[in-house]
Amino acid sequence: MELIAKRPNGTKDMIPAEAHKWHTVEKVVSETAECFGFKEIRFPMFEETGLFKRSVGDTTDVVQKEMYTVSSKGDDTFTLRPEGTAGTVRAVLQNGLLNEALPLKTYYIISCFRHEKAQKGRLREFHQFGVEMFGSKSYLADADVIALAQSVLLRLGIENTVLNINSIGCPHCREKYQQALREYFGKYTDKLCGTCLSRMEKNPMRILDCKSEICSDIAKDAPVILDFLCDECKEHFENLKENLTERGIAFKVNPKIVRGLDYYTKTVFEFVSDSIGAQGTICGGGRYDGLVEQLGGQPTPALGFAMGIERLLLTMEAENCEFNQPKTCDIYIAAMGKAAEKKTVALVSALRDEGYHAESDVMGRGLKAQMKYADKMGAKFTLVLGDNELLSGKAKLKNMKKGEETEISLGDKFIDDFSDAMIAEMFDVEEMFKG
RNA sequence: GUGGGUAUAGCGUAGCUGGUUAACGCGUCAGUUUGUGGCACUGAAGACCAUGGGUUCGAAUCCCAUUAUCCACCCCA
Repeated sequence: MELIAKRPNGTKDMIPAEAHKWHTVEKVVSETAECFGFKEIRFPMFEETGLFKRSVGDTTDVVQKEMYTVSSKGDDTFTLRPEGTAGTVRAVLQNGLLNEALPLKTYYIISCFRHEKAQKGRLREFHQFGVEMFGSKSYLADADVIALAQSVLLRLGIENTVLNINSIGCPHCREKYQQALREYFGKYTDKLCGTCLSRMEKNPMRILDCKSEICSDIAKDAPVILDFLCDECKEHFENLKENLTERGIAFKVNPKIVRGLDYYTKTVFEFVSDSIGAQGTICGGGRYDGLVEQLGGQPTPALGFAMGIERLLLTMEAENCEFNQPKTCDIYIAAMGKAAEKKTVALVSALRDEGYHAESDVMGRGLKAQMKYADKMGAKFTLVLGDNELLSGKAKLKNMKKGEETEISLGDKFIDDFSDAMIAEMFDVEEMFKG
């Protein structure tokens, strides 16, 4: 078939047959966040381009080469959000939310856009579940946020992940560290790759992350940030580790993890899965104590994380996690003839008003084909209406799983009778699970 | 942006040492007599074999280009 348009590169359709998977994740994720006291926030899909430049960082890949920037009719340029933190902070400040009781705890489920080359677990339009907490500089906040992330993963049924944590210090210790890095890497200017050379001045920490053989070889013996932390940062990190241990949360200190977004300070962490290919980071986050002030607010410590929903789904599929099953049809009413058709429409309508999932034919099919359809839809009950039923005012309600039929009144008692049948059905399912 | 793999009906595949109407499974639809689904059987619809060039008497099959997609690098969720 020759289509006139195809799905853009790096995007995915969510088809009805997969909706229940997304619903499962969205439900678990938001319920867990609410258990921890986080409330949902929504904000625009696009923002002024400057917001991302200033928060995510001018030198980052995300800003330099991955943003979808569009110009509107005026002179302003807007950018499709590549992540959720910047928009959240902007919205929090613009609505004065930091003037209310602290900590402020928000969560979101959003789509994000980055112009990257697509591969497994990496899309141009992808979805994130993220949380942000404002107002606390305590390690307890870090531990709580990490505990939330872990709790979400466990409730989704994801068990095989590793939690990596690190501290990248505050601006004070970072400056000393970056100086040390420049001195160290300065000895190898003739060997480092081009991108790393350009990183030297602006952000030498990112050289540590370079996967080029030569650079990573040199980076092996580079100074480690943890040796340069100031007393406050060191204490914060030690307290966090202790608190995580007390909570029974296993972690690995990994001095190599350096988040690629400039706003992070002190704690950074990620949960990694090894079952979904190269893009195994399913959750990444950390503290960003300077960002609120940088965007024009009062100095306010803050932190958060984001999870890639597509990556969560990949992991859940890889680990054979269970999804909530979609709701199926409660009752299908098959009609034969014009008179029955009228009655059918009336009954279906009444059932729907009571909240039942009721269906009837819209294809002009014969009885047999209607029954086949009802079966395929997974209808729990069927009811056949013809002249006989209309005359007697009674019909046979068929339980499709068992094949049993019970008589049901088509009069005023219809809804009550059907409710009883549904309750019996539910009760029966429970019995089956017990057995 | 850089590599490598793959492109055949809605989905999954066969056919790929070139040769009549491109096959199979699943799915869809209809039927197997009279008012009842699941099973079985029968039949139907559905593919310009990704696109454009070439080689050849002849190309789904060989060659080149383009595009799409997948995996990996990079980066990140």
